[in-house]
Amino acid sequence: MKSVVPITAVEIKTACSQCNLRELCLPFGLDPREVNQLDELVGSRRKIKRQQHLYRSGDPFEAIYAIRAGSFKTDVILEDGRDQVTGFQMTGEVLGLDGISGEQHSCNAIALEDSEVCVIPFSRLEELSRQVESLQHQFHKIMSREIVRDHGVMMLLGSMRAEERLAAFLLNMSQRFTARGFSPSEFHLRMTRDEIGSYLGLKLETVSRAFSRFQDEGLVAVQQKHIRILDTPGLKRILSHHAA
Amino acid sequence: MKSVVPITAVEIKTACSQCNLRELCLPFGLDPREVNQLDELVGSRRKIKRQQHLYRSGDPFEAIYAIRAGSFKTDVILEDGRDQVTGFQMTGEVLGLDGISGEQHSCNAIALEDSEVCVIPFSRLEELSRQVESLQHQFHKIMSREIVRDHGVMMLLGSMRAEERLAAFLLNMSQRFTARGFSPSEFHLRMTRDEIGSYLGLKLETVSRAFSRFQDEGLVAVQQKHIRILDTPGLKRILSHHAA
DNA sequence: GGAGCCCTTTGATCCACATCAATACGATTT
DNA sequence: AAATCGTATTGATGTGGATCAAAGGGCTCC
Repeated sequence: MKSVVPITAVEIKTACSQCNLRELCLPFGLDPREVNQLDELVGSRRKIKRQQHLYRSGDPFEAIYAIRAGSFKTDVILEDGRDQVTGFQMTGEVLGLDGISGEQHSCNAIALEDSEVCVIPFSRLEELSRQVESLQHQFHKIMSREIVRDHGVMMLLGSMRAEERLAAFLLNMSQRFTARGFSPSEFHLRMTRDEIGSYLGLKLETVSRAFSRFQDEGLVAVQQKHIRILDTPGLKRILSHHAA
Repeated sequence: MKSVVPITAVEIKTACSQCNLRELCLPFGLDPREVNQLDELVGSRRKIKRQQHLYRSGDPFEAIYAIRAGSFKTDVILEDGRDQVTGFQMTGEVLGLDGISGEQHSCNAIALEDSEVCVIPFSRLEELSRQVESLQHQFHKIMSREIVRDHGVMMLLGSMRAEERLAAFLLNMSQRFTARGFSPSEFHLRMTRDEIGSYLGLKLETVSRAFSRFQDEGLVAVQQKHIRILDTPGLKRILSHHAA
């Protein structure tokens, strides 16, 4: 039985059961009672300032994180200094799954803007997901989705040309903003050209030139980080217009 | 002398509890009683001939597969015909995790040689892993390992040059053969130059040339698909020898 | 509100890998 | 043992994106 103990307003507002991201996040598919159980599990929240690390490669793995506000990038860094951005994460998405396998994180997670995450202690998540079938299943889906996403990135990096990569990136961003209730056609990128380039396996100059060419062709209006997509079918055409 | 209980020799030989791959596979970390429970779950086995599909993109997702013998590649194919090999899998490794998220497979799994897999019905795996903590945890580790592996491939595709990619590939293969009790320095590749190239984001000619250059430099002895690694530190040096 | 700095854009040149092409090799079939 | 076919090697040439370089914008932080 749960207590009658007074709960502060802040706690109520930040619980999964009250969170408007729950359709995108771990609670998806749970019934109200189950979401309440999840509420108890999500112990604390953490604010991360822009450019700060949520975790670093090598940090002991204890929790996964659900993004409540803001956005992140993850990257891997080689000894020789080369780095590769492995993903950009938005609200409702889960960070830290890389850490499960080796009991320590294997990449860095860095806030692209001032952000806030829900801390989900992993051993407790495993415990609860042994009891709550729908939670277990949703968690497995989230991990699997990450694998599928990664395969898409491999396809992009392994067999697309620069403009195709950028078109795919923009369409993906658009789709994710849409899922969060924002405009599909107008958004603000939180990452730099250099970070986009790293993610897409291109140099920042190449990214910039591709943006300019898209602009010249009337596909998008680019003003620094502010993007307006003017011709979604046109962007899709770039993706499929490949002479195999 | 065989058991008094009438169990066929085939069944005994193919159960997890008797399988010499169990340290590499799903049973890792389970105690004997728990492995027996897993035995019951792994209902059937399936033989797949060389070049045949274990599953195709779009197939309904019902099970994951543990490789008992042989090897596979997975690939994704775009509408325009371009394809990308997303991985090569060896004995003890698990296939099909991509299917969980969308309830259907999102890539193709094709046998590189005559192979055999254990069929693990997914809903029963979820059920059992709700009861067996160590199984749950091992399964999560396997999924996470796949994510980490994918990040490594992204690094490779996004920021390495051709020879670095091939060196990384060879070292990875060597390490995986070693883990299976084979020679670290001498092995037989089951995939073609074209498949290696697709995986590494290179054309087959580039792969072939890189092999030749490694041979000229005395790093490996290449005879078609038979590889002998002569200078492992040398290969590692190629990987780190990058002027950042 | 101004100084400084980071980020972005654009141009000129270079180079690693792709592409095109021909030959050689090896396994399988007959 | 010859014929066939998929696979691999090697050479010549082309090109997309990297690199080098410079200038222009727009934040951020005093």
